[in-house]
Amino acid sequence: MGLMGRTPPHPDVSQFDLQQVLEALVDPVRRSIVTQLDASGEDLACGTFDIAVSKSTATHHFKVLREAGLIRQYYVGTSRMNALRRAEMDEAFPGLLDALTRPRVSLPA
Amino acid sequence: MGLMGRTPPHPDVSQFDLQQVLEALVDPVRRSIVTQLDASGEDLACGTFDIAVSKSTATHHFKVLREAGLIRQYYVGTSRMNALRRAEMDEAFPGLLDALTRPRVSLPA
DNA sequence: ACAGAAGTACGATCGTCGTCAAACTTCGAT
DNA sequence: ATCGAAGTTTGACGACGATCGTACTTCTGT
Repeated sequence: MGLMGRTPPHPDVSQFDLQQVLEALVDPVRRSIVTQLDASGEDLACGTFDIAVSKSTATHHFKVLREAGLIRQYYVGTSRMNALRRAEMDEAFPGLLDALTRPRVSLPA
Repeated sequence: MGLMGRTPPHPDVSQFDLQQVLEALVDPVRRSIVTQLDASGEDLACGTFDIAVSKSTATHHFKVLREAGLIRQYYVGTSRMNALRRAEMDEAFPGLLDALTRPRVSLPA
């Protein structure tokens, strides 16, 4: 019954704020996290992401993403799982995640 | 034939960079400029925007937007006109400007 | 030619943010 | 019960960026 077992606070869709979401997504590391989540299609533990920062920095990034509403976090054992809140983001800001997770297409000549 | 008359450098669509575009759009003042341009549907002089910053700061913001490819700038007399590069942005990052300029819809109960 | 309007260029300041290391907590497995 | 794996917390540091005032440039109108 440790404190760690308690799920951290998550904002409701009605509280999503565009400014906050953009500030979360402007960082390349955080955008990479979102992209990896979107591509995998499943929930991922913090440690499984391919990001080149220390653990404490990673914790910080996940917190920013969670507080912006982009991910939902819950514990499984000692692992913290991360789920992309796709549907809710799409409801709040239609097309935004689509535009940001779509890989850049090479332009025709 | 003053130097001021020469148009400043504008990136080509093929050089648009998502990171740079996001860094440009994450600032509320700059996003407001883009929104006002999009809403008005016509080119606007720097001085006609409704932004609460000094002239020198405004110059800085327009420069960031131009270098990211979001606006095209040209002189008309002493006024610097700003045009939203809508089509080119849509080509490079489909749906992005749509998602950011669409006013937030109130959520149903 | 001169004054004013519209921006630009240049420093300087100041706050915020991404980063890390170190110490700590929690949980699972042995 | 102990150890290691997985994250968290805290504090510090460094870089970057938004802001401003001042001085400067360019063009327009008179």
